Amino acid sequence: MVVDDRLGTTFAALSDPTRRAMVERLSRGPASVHGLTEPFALSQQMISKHIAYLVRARLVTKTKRGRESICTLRPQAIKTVSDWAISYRQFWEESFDKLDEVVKRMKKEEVRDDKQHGE
Amino acid sequence: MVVDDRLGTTFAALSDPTRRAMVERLSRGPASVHGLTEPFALSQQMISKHIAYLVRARLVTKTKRGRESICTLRPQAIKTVSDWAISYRQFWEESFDKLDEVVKRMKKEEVRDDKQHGE
DNA sequence: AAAATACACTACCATATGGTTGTGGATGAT
DNA sequence: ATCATCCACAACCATATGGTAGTGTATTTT
Repeated sequence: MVVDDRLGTTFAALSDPTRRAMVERLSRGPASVHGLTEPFALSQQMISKHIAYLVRARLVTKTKRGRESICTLRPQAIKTVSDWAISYRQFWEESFDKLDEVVKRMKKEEVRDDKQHGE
Repeated sequence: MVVDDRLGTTFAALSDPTRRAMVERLSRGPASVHGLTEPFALSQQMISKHIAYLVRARLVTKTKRGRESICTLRPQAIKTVSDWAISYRQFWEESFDKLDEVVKRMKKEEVRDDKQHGE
């Protein structure tokens, strides 16, 4: 990554299925590193690494509580992704509209064909 | 990437600023490889590589037309990203609501403090 | 105090990716 | 026919990342 490409860092963090699963897990409430390790059949070190990526992408915050580190999902970062995608909404809706038009035109052609068959 | 992690491939493709810029460019209409090379001060080979990633992520389709390759943005893939993010909408809205509550509570405290000051 | 738990840090390896350079193959223009 | 244009393919390098193994440290439990 060039220099502080925030959105890029976020997308990179979300490109891994383990990390997306972690995000899903954390969307249902905070969890300790240990808690995040259990469901994944991965080493604690690897989980810590993945968490580090999520933290770097500002998708997660980590706070010490005794000997545990509690991970919390940050809503803002995910909203950023949503906002990015939604900025193309007009594009894809136009595209789908055009597709609809094509479909409608094809149906008209069919109707015409039917009429021709009928006449 | 493990095996055919489609959403992961999409996120990975979008993690690069050059590729996101290409997506932005293509959202305003199809373009040739040459057309995509011009604005980016990158070698044609590199642009072709980037396009290959976008194609692999099904974000772009490429069709030969004479000696040119025309690249077209596919709306579906971007909608997939949007759908993923929106599936967490409830999470972040709840979070922001909680934040609102905290803010409101703090304001109430302030009011109480004011009263105490007043009495 | 001793043992167990939760986590971090380091070193190491294989692979994917960003990027360059060089080249070759079609297609279009002259 | 020749030359320029558009693009793909291959080799190469540096770095980031996924993953493992080993160890150290602080906190809890006993």
